[in-house]
Amino acid sequence: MTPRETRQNDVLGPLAEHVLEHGLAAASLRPLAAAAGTSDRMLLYYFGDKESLIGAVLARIAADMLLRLERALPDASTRPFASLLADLWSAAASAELRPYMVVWLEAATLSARGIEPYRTVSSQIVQGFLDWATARLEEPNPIERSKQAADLLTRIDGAMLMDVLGRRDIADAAMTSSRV
Amino acid sequence: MTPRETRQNDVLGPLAEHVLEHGLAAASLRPLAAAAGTSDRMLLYYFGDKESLIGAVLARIAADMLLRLERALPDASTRPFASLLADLWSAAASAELRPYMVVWLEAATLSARGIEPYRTVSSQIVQGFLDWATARLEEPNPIERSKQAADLLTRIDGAMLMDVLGRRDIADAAMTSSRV
DNA sequence: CCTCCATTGTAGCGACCGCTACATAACCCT
DNA sequence: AGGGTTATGTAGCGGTCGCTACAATGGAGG
Repeated sequence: MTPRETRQNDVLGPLAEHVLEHGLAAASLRPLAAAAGTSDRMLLYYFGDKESLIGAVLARIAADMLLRLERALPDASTRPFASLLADLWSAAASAELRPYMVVWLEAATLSARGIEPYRTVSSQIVQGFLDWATARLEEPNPIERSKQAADLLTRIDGAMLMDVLGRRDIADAAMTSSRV
Repeated sequence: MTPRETRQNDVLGPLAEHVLEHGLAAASLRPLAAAAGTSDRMLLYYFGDKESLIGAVLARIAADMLLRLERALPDASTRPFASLLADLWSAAASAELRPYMVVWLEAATLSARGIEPYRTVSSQIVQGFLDWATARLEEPNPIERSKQAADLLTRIDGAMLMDVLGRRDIADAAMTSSRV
């Protein structure tokens, strides 16, 4: 590992923390540098430009999120849809994971306009979550299983959107609807 | 109507069009003014400050969206959950309504950080949609009906998020999952 | 006609943005 | 010890942001 890569790693933690707390819209070079105890000049020296920097921070945040998700749902065996959905939702809405979901929503809407690096990172996150969920569903039919994974991702994100709007009541109601 | 209110109305159409095309992140005064054939100076004269301007533009966009939704789903009678969900989704994902949904997602994530006027407008839009859906569901039990409306909103927004990420396949799969 | 006030144009302020030129400091290799 | 590369600080560039001071215009009312 080159020294520059070492410094990148040292600095990524505080950078991710800052983004998780203040969001991507507030992630300009000077505040980020201050949070990491360095200067904008050095951040660009380490990462080349802001696009690469944000890409690295988002990758770190995504990896952290998956790690925390594993820890929150440690059962490695496959499970029925409803059970996985319920536990996934209570994990995603927890104080620990919520900041990650908020940043995820922000990155997703930036990706919607095709802006890099959000576009690339977002599609990797989606695929990662889809694989994660597919591996945990007990449905035997693979086509139906991937449909259930898609349903899971869609409903967690929708519920999360309600939650960040201050309407967790809507998200909870949606989770307990009988869906006739 | 005072002359100033008249000018506000004249200018709101082009402003909304610009926001629908380029998003809220690109909605700074000078480009907005150019799109409306006036100057940043005059936009502030009409609306006071940028917060009020964006609030008015979002209100206009939300009203337009509801209007187009009414036109896309003209059946005024109540309907079962699954039927309303399917038609709502195909309407929301249509070329006509998609730009509105994209702006809606952007406003929602901005609202997540508590920024005005997004916070206020977003909660009005959520409530408006919730009422709209509740009035169209045939479920007799009011508690269950409001749960179904919450489910509807959650799933449409989740599916829309997948769609704007370039993964309409996920959204469509979620809509056709058997949800065991 | 002339005055007053609403409207509009011009110009620019101060702050922040990403990024860079330049000079210095620190370190490695022989 | 000295030379060359690497790392860091200082300062500032050109641009955009929301917003405003100031002056000119124009139309309505006395």
